[in-house]
Amino acid sequence: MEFQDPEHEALVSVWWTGALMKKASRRFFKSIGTTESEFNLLMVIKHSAGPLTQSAVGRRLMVDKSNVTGLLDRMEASGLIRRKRVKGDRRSHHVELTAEGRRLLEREEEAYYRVVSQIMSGLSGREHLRLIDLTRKLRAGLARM
Amino acid sequence: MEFQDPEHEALVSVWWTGALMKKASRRFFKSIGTTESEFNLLMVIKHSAGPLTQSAVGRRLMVDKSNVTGLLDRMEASGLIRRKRVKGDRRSHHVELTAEGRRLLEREEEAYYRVVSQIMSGLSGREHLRLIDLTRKLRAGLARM
DNA sequence: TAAGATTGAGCGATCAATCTTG
DNA sequence: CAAGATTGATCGCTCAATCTTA
Repeated sequence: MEFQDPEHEALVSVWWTGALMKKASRRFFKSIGTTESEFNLLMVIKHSAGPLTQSAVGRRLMVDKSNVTGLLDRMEASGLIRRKRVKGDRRSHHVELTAEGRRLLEREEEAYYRVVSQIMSGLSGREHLRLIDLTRKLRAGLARM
Repeated sequence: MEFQDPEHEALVSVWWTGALMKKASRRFFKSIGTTESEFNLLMVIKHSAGPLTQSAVGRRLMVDKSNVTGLLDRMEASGLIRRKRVKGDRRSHHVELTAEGRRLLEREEEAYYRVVSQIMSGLSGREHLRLIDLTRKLRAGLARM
């Protein structure tokens, strides 16, 4: 294949791949009865060393804290997480998984890793590493803006 | 660097790169007074061989046609595009650039290609080609879902 | 029936503004 | 004043439903 502007072509290619991943993830998570945001939030809570405040969750997910509020409202209503007052700082809430949230996440993780494997199986181990390296460089370029 | 699950790591890396590109593009387009969606729409119209209906625009941008309606409403209000009845099919509208839309896009394209260069300049020509190839394979994996 | 376009509900994201607490 | 959390406005996206025309 020939490209007259590989620089631009590469950026567009990553762009559309990201967009397609977004669409695919929406469909996938819908098929298992959840959303990407809920799954990511459960993952962040579960795999955190210590308890996280809402703001901290937002920083990990790289979204505004205002975004976390509504998400937690819905998830608290479905019994997946719980807000807990923080002793010593009455402004803050820690976010905790409920037993149900933890149980649900474990089932979801199985399906998740299966589909990740399916998606990535067309690339070799070496190619996985290359992709990690190249996207890291691209992120460095983004940071340079 | 060491990864215990390069397959997953690679997918996550592309994922976050896409998310960061989205954020960066929002900031960039805001700084030049527009949005990613408006820019992409203008680009699609300008670089199309023939006139496009609203549905066709949606397909090119890979978004639902319902999404195009509101976008065109706003852009028509700002005088950038124009809806034109299609002769012979009273259901359809063609989307055309106004002189103002065309003028605006030309200025935006300059800034756009400058920033693309800036972002991608940390990668070599060979790496650009590799990135194109690897993301193509990843998209094939997504299609396999 | 089907295709082009629109509308409305819901989720997700940003930003600005506000309230409470530090 | 600053930081944690919430609210409201706006935009983008999806999906389902509807209207008109083919």
